[in-house]
Amino acid sequence: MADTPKAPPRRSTQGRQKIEIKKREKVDHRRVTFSKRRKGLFEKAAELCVLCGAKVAIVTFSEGRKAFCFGNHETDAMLEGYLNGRNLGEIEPSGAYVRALNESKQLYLEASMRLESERAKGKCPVRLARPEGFWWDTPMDGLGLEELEYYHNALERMMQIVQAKIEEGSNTGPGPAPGLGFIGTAGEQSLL
Amino acid sequence: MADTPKAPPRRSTQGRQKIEIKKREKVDHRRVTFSKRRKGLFEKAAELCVLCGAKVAIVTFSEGRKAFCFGNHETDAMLEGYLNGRNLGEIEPSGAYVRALNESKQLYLEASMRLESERAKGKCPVRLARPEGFWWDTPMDGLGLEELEYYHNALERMMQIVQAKIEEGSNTGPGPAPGLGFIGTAGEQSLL
DNA sequence: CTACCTATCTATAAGTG
DNA sequence: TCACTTATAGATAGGTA
Repeated sequence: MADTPKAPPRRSTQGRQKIEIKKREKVDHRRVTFSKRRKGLFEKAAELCVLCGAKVAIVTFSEGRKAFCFGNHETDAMLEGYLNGRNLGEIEPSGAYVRALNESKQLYLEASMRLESERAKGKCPVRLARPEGFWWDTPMDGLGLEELEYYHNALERMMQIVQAKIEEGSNTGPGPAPGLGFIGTAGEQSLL
Repeated sequence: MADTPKAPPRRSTQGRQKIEIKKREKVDHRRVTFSKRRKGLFEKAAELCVLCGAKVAIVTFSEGRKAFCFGNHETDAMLEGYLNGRNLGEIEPSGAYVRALNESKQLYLEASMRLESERAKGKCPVRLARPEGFWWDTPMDGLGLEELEYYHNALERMMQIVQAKIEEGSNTGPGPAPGLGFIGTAGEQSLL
């Protein structure tokens, strides 16, 4: 059918389009998609943590060599525990500080959602800043080799978890790992 | 409106329900949700990898202390590069083996989707087995030390292979990497 | 735990600022 | 780069097997 003589109801957008799951041709599209989907991925991960009491750690590297990490203190605590050769069978919440973290987690999400609905009504000029060390979502500039190394060390320790689990029950654990403060030190460099 | 005297169109389900993002009360729900959402998370991650040429690594620990990992060869290769203090500026695809991996990635996803649509039509009795070493999505049962060892060994072996490839540099050329089938060997242990 | 089904809920591709 | 909008594609809660 040809277009009608009447006003073509030119929609402001065509809405979400279906795309093939293959590398996006245009660099620009790749970047936008990475941005959006990384955000979505981290949010899903956050929900998974809260809904199921799970621990999740994610590291992504964009094509542009920027790294982003997701995790929470629980994860860090867990890693730290392994690192120090303790709590090898202790992934479950193991203390007051963990409980406290669970609470902030909950509070963060609640606040986040409250904020969102407020903003939807155009009432809230404020924006949620960095959730005070709860989620890490820290871009690491590819030029900062030290940070990358730091990151890599963190990941490597994660692999040690597997090793630790294997040795679990008969071993006090390997060396203490210095500086497990992990990523979020100064953070906040503007990337790209 | 009350139901009509006619046949109540008793819907088989109520469809997706909205849930609050807070820890699910019932253990059972937590487990089911973890299962479903972890799967969803990994799928999103896979799509992010393919669409944007990104590298993603995820580690999750369920409440029940089972760990699941997600990653791809590119990620590992990248990490391996850092590990050895080389390729520090070389996150970009750096050789034939990376290209080959990108291709298998693409092929896997295509096959996966093809399969899915076939299954949707009830025509395909086959099921995609372990994707032949591309994605690792291997649960590590805390009780199955052997499996843990197997997993760990596979990871280690894989890293060695990648390392070898990196060192080879210009050696064998674009041939299909011989050892790159890392995990998929026996795999498939029934978990839980 | 896994897979499937359905009805919904949610994420997101494009476009715009 | 991020934020907002719209229309639609995709994810998933609850239920069943």
